[in-house]
Amino acid sequence: MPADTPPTSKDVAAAAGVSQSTVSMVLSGKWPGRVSARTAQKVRDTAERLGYRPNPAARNLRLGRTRTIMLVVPTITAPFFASVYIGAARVAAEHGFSLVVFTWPLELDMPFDGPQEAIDGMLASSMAEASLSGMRRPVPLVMLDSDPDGGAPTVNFDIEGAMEDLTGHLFSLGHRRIGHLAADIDVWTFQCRAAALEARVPDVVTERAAISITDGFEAAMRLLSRADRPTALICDDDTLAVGAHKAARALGLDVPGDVAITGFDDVVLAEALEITTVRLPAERLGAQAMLGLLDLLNGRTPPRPVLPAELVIRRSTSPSAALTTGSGPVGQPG
Amino acid sequence: MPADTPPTSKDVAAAAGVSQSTVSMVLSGKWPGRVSARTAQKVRDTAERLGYRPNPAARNLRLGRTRTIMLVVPTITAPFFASVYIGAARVAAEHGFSLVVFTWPLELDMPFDGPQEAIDGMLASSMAEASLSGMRRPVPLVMLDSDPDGGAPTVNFDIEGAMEDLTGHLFSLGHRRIGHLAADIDVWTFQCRAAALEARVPDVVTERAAISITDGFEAAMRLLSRADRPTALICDDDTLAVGAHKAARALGLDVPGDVAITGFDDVVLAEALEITTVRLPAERLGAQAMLGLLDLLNGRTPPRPVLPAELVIRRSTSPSAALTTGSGPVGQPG
DNA sequence: CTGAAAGCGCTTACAG
DNA sequence: CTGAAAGCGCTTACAG
Repeated sequence: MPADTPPTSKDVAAAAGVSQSTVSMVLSGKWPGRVSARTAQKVRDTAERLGYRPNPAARNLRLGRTRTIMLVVPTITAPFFASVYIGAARVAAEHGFSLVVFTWPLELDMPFDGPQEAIDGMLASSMAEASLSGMRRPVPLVMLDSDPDGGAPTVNFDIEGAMEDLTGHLFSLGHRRIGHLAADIDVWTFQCRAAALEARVPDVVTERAAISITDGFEAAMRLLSRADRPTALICDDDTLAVGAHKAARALGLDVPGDVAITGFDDVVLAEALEITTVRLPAERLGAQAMLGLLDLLNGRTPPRPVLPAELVIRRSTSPSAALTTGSGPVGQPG
Repeated sequence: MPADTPPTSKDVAAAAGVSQSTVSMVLSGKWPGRVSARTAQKVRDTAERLGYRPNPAARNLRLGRTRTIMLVVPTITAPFFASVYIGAARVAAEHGFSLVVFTWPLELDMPFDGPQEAIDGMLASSMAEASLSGMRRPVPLVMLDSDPDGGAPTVNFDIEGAMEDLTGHLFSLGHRRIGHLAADIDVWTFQCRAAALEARVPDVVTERAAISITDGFEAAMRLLSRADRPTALICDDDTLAVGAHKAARALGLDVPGDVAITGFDDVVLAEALEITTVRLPAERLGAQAMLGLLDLLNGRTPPRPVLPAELVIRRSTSPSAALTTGSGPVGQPG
């Protein structure tokens, strides 16, 4: 065996004095009943001694599968998607799969023409299923935080229920003029927030912003400069809520005295600024989606879970600072 | 060609009426001078029509390389490492490589026994080179934000220079009693901060904390409860700085009036809370490291760049609120 | 209980 | 200018 090239199963076979097929049988764990225990032990020892690792490319070629799953997310820099990754990667690892991330629309600004690596399945979060074109063939797919009517199995949050809780909370504090600081992205998850909110607050006033602190700031400035200034801002995302928070301060408005502010996600930023938010369990989302994909790969029909989203009440909607002009019941336990 | 299996180069060859080798030549772009332009066009059209994509496993096996790089980071949920990934992935894509992330120590709590996928090279950030054991063979490696004396080429930040700027800034505001809120992780990047700080402030008082808001809060409480309370806290990381900020508020101390606070990284949290920090260009770090790895793969010796780290002065050390007891020059332009 | 052989889908000398 | 053939390192029928 040459020293500068990794050992192959052939090398192990030669060193152990057995055939290549025996090595393969033993190391894949399918040997009992077909190879003697003594031979098996000898093979394992030899493999260990030589530092043998099966060549993944050869195995993939032979088996026609890779035990690799691709996770497609709009961006990995957002903590939300990083958590989705963690959840999915954990479940994948528990089942001997590995997970690669593909960010798209990539900050690189390149078209998604399908994975260049060989994958057995795909998870895609918070995007339109139709945008995943260019696959060389249909790949088992689970969509996360996406339109449940898209064809692929989905894992979603109970946005309806969360919006019910959120508006109920604000109503109980006496809020009646509510503004919606909406994400300026045309995907299902945000359409869903808007629909659920408008169903409960028909006269909601809406401003749109790209998901960044500065854009959130400017859109919130517009909302808070209106003659009929909203007393509460429901933001589609914690980042927007931070921008709104800044805007309120810039206008000399007290939070929550003059204006209440809420977000979505519950990223660390919301915790740091004590912003009331709807906690979306991103890690669970990733884990559930991977479980569903494993179902799919095993020929089973995955469930389409809808994960509960918890309202986390913090200082930015503190009951103690509730509007005194409100007519609803005030101070119900959070 | 069966309908439910992806087309192979054999299928393309048959459909185009040429040999498999001609297909390969044409699609790899090595055909000029060896295949007629007309044949080449025919092959390309046929491949397009059939939706042919080369099988990566077969190509990898044949070529013995994968054009895949693995990035090893302690965690992907920290925005810093997400940015490192973005920078490295961009350069990788520009050179036809793909980048897979491996988080380690994984939240999964599993040992790093080398990548299960086949990789051509590795980037590892903010960890000890020695901890990367278990590789089946030496893999081309570039270390990021790590000990430059570890053997592998490195890409680092100018922590020394940053600490010079930072302490200079605090001195100029009149600060003399300085506390160090240090990350409780024994890796080079934090040892480096401590050494650089102690060289400039020999009587610095240090408390350690795990990198989280709550742990930072508690360690800061200890620092700020001392009889000789520091007038400035240098935190190893923005997250710790946020904890320190909370602690100051909890103790009724004004920031920066009673205590100045600084961080490292310049994540969005620092911007939102207006915390003075040392901006570490994470994306550039990732990009430079990937360029170095490409050098390595091409047999060249990569440079070992040291990236400048910029002091970003914000409200948490605002000159206008500088200590009035200070003896140094106050209010130098930021 | 063990081995010889086929074949996964590529790329690249080699032959013509 | 084009094709037939070898071989990358596996796994799995198949034969004994």
